[in-house]
Amino acid sequence: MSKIRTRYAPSPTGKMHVGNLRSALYEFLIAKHEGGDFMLRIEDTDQERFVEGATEIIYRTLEKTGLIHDEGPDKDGGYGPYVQSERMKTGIYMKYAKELIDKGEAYYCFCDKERLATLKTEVVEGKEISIYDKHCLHLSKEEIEANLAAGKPFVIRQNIPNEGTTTFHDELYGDITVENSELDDMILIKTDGYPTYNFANVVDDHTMNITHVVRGNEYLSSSPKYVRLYDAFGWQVPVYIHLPLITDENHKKLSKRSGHSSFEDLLEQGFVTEAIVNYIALLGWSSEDNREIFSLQELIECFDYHRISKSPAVFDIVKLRWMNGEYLKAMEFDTFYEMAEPYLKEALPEGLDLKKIAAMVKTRIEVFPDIAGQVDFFRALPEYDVAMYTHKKMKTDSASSLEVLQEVLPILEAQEDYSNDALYRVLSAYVEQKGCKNGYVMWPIRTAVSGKQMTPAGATEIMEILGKEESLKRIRKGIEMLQNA
RNA sequence: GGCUGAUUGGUCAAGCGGUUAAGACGCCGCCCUCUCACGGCGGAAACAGGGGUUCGAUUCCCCUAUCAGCUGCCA
Repeated sequence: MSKIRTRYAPSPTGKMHVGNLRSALYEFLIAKHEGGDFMLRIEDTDQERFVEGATEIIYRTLEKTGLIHDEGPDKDGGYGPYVQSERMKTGIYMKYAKELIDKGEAYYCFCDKERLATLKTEVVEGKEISIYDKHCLHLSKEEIEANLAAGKPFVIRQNIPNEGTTTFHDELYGDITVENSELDDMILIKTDGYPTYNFANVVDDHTMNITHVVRGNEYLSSSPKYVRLYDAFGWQVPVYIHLPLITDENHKKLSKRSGHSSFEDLLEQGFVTEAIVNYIALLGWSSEDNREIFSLQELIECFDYHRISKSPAVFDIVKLRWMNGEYLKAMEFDTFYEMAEPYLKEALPEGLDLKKIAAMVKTRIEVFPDIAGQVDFFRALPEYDVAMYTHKKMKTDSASSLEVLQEVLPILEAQEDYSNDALYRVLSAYVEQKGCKNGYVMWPIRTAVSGKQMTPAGATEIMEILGKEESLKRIRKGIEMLQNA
């Protein structure tokens, strides 16, 4: 069996959508799992939709996610992508289109917009539905020559018979058959000389020796047309693998408006690349052994495309957050710190021990922006209600808290060593002497120094960070509040 | 409208004729605990509906419903 070759063939029209990224990922994995090659081809035949810089986004995203392609024109010591507009300069598409004309599988069409408009027969949901009537198929050789010589604009259309059926095979969906009469004579070459996606795609996939065509589900119903093209050329039809759609929480096609739909958006929201890749790998695929956490390398080893599912999947940001949290927890501390530092600096005043705070927060956040809400009280004691001192389980209330804080204040004032361990020792001694539960004294202290219901660390750790002066200040404030309550 | 496809808990998702219908996220409870989180344990929660085929259907076939995609000189 020959080597598997797949390709990712995006059109440069904007951001890298997670659906697109998943296609790239699966295409990469299908090839790599079998030791095959993965190619990148930019499909920029639509000059109107071309977005400046979009190619660079695609390039950067693939690089960052590790989906590195195996061949292409030289670029910066590596491989650049294949670009259709570049390939077009060689005249390759026109050459193949003419070959089809010679075979009677395609024909020139000189119909203008006005004539086409007369074909419109039906309007459904605001869209006009029409099927081309093969008008120009019946032009005589002389008429065609004359039109061409006169420089009349033309397109080249695929010639599909009105009789019979066409069947193609998809690895996941099985055999799919459609009536030929349902198939329009699609345009292969546009008036501007560019090939349509439909045509360029087939020509390129064949000339690039792509063995497995992996693409979105939206092509499923038009695939018979592509198969007819391969057959018309006498080319071997590739293996088709159509991927299920990814939708938003409302089961609608993921749109830019969803807010979390592009790779770049997700990075901005504080997700790490590996978690994003891992999560989208699971959107439409599952491993045999039920595992969920995979590095790219592990995905390559485990990815069996036969296990790709057929039904659409909802992009669940909540689960992505969970998975991102898993990656943060598993991350080496130094790496975590490096990534968390900007967020910590943003949220905290100068002079605090950022590393200690980072360690506190590491198992408590899912994405980096969560940090701010966790550590805000270090900067300034928030306004809080004395009701917070009452905790059923700790068996504390305003009165007990006041008593504890008043008793503990002189101890803490006398204490010089404000390290976590020393503070804990001193307070434990107090707890023992008082004969109460740990929480009975820790809860009011923690509340006083943080002013929050929940904190990323216990009372003594917080005091260590805050230092003696600030800690005492906050405790005195607490006493004052409780006295006035 | 036509065509094509899909349909297992809220979400992802195992299952490929016989199962107490896995697991994960989320949710709830308990334990751990200087709060929360982490970790551990447990719980609620699903085969879209109707016909067949079969000794037996979540699994196979048909119909209906719902959703999606296509129906562009967009990809």
